[in-house]
Amino acid sequence: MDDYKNTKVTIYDVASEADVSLATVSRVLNYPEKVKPATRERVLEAINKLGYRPNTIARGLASRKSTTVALIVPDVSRASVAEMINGVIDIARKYDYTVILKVTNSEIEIEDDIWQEVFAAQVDGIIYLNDELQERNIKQILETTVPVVLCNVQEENNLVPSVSIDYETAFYEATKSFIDKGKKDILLVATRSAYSVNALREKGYKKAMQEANLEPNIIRTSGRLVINYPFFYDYLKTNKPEVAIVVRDSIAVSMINAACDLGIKIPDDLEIMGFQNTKYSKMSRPTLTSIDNPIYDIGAVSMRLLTKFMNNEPIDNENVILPHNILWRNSTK
Amino acid sequence: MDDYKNTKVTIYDVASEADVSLATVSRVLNYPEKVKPATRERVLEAINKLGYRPNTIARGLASRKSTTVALIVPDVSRASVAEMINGVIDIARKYDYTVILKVTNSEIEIEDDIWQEVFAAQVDGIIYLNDELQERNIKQILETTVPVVLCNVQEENNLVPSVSIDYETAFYEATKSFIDKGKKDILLVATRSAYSVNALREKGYKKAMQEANLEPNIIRTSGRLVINYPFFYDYLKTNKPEVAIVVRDSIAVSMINAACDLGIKIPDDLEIMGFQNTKYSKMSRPTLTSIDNPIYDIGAVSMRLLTKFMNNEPIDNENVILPHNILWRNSTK
DNA sequence: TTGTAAGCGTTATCAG
DNA sequence: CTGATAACGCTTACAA
Repeated sequence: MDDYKNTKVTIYDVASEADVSLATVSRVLNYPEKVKPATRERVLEAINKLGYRPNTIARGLASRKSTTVALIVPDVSRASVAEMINGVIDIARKYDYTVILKVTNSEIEIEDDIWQEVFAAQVDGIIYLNDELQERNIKQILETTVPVVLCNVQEENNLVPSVSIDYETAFYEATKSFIDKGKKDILLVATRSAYSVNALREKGYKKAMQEANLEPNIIRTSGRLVINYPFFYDYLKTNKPEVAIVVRDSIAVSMINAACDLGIKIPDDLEIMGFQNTKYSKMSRPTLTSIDNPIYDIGAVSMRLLTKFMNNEPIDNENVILPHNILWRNSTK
Repeated sequence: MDDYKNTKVTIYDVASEADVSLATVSRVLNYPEKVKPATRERVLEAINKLGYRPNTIARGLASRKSTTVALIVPDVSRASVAEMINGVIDIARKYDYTVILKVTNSEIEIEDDIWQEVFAAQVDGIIYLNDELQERNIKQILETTVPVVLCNVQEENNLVPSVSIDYETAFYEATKSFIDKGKKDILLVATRSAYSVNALREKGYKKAMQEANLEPNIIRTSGRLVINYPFFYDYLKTNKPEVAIVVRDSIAVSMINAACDLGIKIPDDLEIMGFQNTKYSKMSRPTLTSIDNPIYDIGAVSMRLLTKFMNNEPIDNENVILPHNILWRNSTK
């Protein structure tokens, strides 16, 4: 292939080079079986020779499909989010979709703008990755004609296609595993927002506690590192739970650090369990027990599901649940 | 604004609603000053009433500008990469650019494809974020007619616009700071690839060592967590450096953990310094001394620089150097 | 200040 | 199996 890379060659150039009409060139690109092998060869050669690449934009306009999906996330620097993005992008590449990345910074106005933008951009589908789904988001999504897949969240009534783990069961099981070991004073450390996934996590936790006639005890913290450490440091000065189940690994590590700095022995005085088995859990000392879930796969499967919607493939299950399991490490006994 | 959101309204609809020609509608969108306030008002109302949003694709085709940039990264799950992406995206939003995210997974064939794809997609600019820039990449970039900004890397001869810190000086200073404290056995822990940024880091380190008549000692490891820990565990069993300067925080944390598990006291027996001051450095125990650089800003400034190229604004400095400084924490004395 | 009309580079519907 | 030709929804001369 010669290096015509930067001199925009159009479908006309290819057509005249191959001595066919532009329609034929378009056909070999989109329906190769509809053109005679001999001419197909000729066209392919011309394409190769000229280094032709169809203009994605023109193609999008004419076909009314952009082969583009929007990936809407709250913040890419969260370890779990980043890993899911990797999953989404890998599969998107496999199916030849371009992905537009939009980050909301969890700000409502930005998010509203983003929804407008992605519609204007004619995206063929949307992956909404956000474990803090709110009422207004659901409404937004339900109004939409473009297919949307929720990634890492589940809408309570399964009104929207989604891929996630079974949060309620995961936290139920985690809590129960400590109860079965005879623990009574089990704390759930959640984040501020009491929406969707958080609600499910709390539900699972409470269920296990109530079944054992234990008093649920939930505290909420911010997701921010600089806030968490002092928060836990203060909290642990006066509170001595036996067990803490924490909704995010990074937050759990802050708690470990605060505890250690206070001379609280982990896991002897306090057992800590994190969630999502990110890099942090392996890097902390003691290593962090964590509820493992297939983060990369959650992203990947979301994107795969979305392709099915975009291509009108049959879909057997709109709400995919992926497996989870507890990885016991040194922050627990 | 009524909720016409999903019934595609075109510029024609607005035109007839406002009783003007489509050209006028287009003008109020692109050159509002060129249309009489009264009619402008009328058009704006119509736009509002119908909930019109110009079709980005059609606009792109007609104007031959996509207001889209490609952000090419090796892997989004690296903490520093993720933070830079945040920077890029925030500024892109500010200047109304859409960003397409492409990840190479550091695989050459994927990367080649990606370059083709982004040209076909008619992107207006490219941010290439990769601290392992190679010869072939530079060649690729130099051939390109679309503006490219290197993010977090510098091309040796400053042939390509870039935003980064002064790697050589940073590592020179870091090394020297230990030499000044009387240390002699100072190890540099680099990654495998000996390209660009790595070369600069090693250069700075070597310069400081040689000025002090000390023998440089460089080891190279992979970037992968599962590999690093055993690697360091083995290494530290037989080698006892006084100081280790490590090119990535996450790798430094693995080293800290291996050392601790071997009973090596940090910082008394071994001082460790990381690089980039990511979340890891605050979360590790002991906390990690690190060369701080403005990761978010590197992304943000890259994107800003790119907008200047795309809009033909005057550019005073094509190779922006951002400041760095050493944050001393508990992994050093 | 506004309207007319010619593209932009494809896809898709017809005939042939 | 192939070729004309009309969209696709907008921007942008050029005219009025």
